[in-house]
Order: sequence, then structure tokens, then C-alpha cells
Amino acid sequence: MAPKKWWTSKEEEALKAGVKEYKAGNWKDILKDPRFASILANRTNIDLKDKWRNLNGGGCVSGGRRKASTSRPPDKRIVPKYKYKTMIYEYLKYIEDPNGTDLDTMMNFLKSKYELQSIFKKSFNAALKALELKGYIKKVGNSYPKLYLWFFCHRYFYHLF
Amino acid sequence: MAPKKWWTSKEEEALKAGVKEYKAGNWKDILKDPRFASILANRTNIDLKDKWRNLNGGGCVSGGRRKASTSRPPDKRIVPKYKYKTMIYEYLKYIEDPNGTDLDTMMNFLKSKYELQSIFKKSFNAALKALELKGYIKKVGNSYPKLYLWFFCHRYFYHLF
DNA sequence: CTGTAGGGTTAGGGTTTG
DNA sequence: TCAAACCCTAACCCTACA
Repeated sequence: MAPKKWWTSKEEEALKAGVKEYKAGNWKDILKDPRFASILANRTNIDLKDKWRNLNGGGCVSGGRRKASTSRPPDKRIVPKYKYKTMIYEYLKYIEDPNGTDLDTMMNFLKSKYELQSIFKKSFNAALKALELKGYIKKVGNSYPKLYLWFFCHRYFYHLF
Repeated sequence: MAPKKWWTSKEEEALKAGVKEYKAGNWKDILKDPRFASILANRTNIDLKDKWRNLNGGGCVSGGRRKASTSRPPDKRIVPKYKYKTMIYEYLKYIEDPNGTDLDTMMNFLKSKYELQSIFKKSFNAALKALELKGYIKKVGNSYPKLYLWFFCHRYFYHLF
């Protein structure tokens, strides 16, 4: 089978403009329009239909939503995760209290030293929560003890090196 | 989460034969073939695809190779040490007190469930002491907290899998 | 024959486990 | 530490039908 051709943002924009012009469902008309033809040269009308379905949450074109996408083409990754482990190690070295740290204090430290992606705090939190749910780590008061965070890094970020 | 279902060599052979017959990519067809259906009864087409990817070095199905596998299913492990991590995990799951355990209690539990190598306690102790010396873990009272033991396993036994 | 809707399957990315 | 197993969903395929 032929490898996947991930949609480029250029193609996506052309599709959206095409739908605005011709309404969803008239895929062949969009393809024939000289404004979109060259951009969408290696997409079929079926491809357009499928992509539009995905853009609208994977369900039927006129219907409801699903949860947000997690799968992306490789060149669209948002997070340069590669520094996460280094960052957190540095922080753990910096704080002396073995009782650890609350997340806000940590975030402030990191923000002061690094250009953080907006998604970082959210995904970091989610990963911590997942581990906590399984009983591997837990808060003491409002803080995660140093060892927990160390463990967390070890578990989640080794592959970034 | 459900425990992993390691592929048996029988299943693996069936998959290989199926690919030979239907070519890689036609996973559902392989599953439907009466010659393979019963052997692969509790595998999905997705499982087949993933396994084929692993067999071919974790890369793309039709592409190049990566380095050879070192990870094995539990029934193929060579080293008698192989159960250390599993054993200790099991014990850590069993005890509820997050303050952990003293070593004698743990040894008694393990002896009651496993055929221990005579050298186990001695080398286990030595490894713990080494980590303690470096300041990574420490006793609280007479016990090692659960997390320390967990960390210990992670640090010392990862290579047995 | 031409084209679309909608269900089904695969490919390839990421995540979790041992 | 790192590969096997597992999960998610965009991309692709198949069939019905107008």
C-alpha cells in the first residue's frame, strides 16, 4: 500500500476555501476550480471528502464532534520535548527541600529560565495525574516530593536523549 | 490496565505465514483465513500490524531495519535473576503501607512464593547499600519506603527484561 | 458512467509496560 | 534503558446508491 500523504496546511486551507465557495459535498467542483486545482493536484474528490470529515471531528460531515486529535504529521509536532528532562533535573538540583515542590513554584522557576511551550504545563500535569492514579506517586500536602519528580523524569523523558 | 499478552511463537509463525499468503497490510484477511483464525483468535488486525512492525525492527512495514531485539517474552528469559523485578513489584503491590518494609519481612514474603537463589538476599542487600551510600535512597526507621524500593528495581533490574 | 455518503481497514504517530 | 505491546486517529479503501 502507498504510504500516507499527510495533509499540508496549504492543502487544508484550500479545502476550507473550497467548501466556503461550493459548500460541503461538491468535492469535484472544488477540484475543478483553478484557484484550488494546483494546490490539491494530488488529492481526489474522495480525499477531500475524507479530510473534511476528519476536520469536523471524524464523524459525519453534518454531525457532532469527537475528542481532539492527538495524531499528527511528524513535522507538525508542537512541543520540543527534548529539554523537559534537563529542565526538571536542573530544578530538582536547585531546590534543597527533599519534601519537594508544588507545581506552581516549579512552573515559575522554569518559565524564568526557559521558553516554555504553552502546552507544557498541561501535558506535564496530565502525566503526573496518570501516575498518581495508578498509585506510583502522590502528593504530600501540596507538593510532590523530589524523589517522585525524579522518578517521573526517569520514566517519561528518557527517550528524549 | 490488562497485563500484556506476549506473542507466542505459534502466533508469530501464523502471522508470518499469513503475510506470505496475503502480503503485509491485509491484516483483516489474515485474521479471516481459517488456517490462522484459531491461532490468532485473541489478536486484532491492529495487533497483527503492530507485531509485524516490531518484527521488522519497529520501523515502517516495508522499510529498513533497526538493531536486533533484546527484549523477550517472560517465558524465554535466560537469566535466573529474571524474576527479581517481578517479585519485588509483586511485593510492593501487596504491602499497603507507603512507609514500606523492612528487608526481613520482604524476604519472608518472597521465600513463601518463590524459589529463591541462595545468593539473592546477599546481593540484594549489597545493591541497596550501594545506592544508600550514594544518597539515592535511605531507610526510614528500620524500613525502606516503597518508592525507594520501586526506584531500586527500576535502577537495577531493567536490563533483565 | 459520474460522483457522494458512510462504514470499514490500515499506517503511522505516540504512550505504557516490563 | 529501551523494545514489545498497546492506543489513537488521520488517511485510505470499499460498497451502496442516486
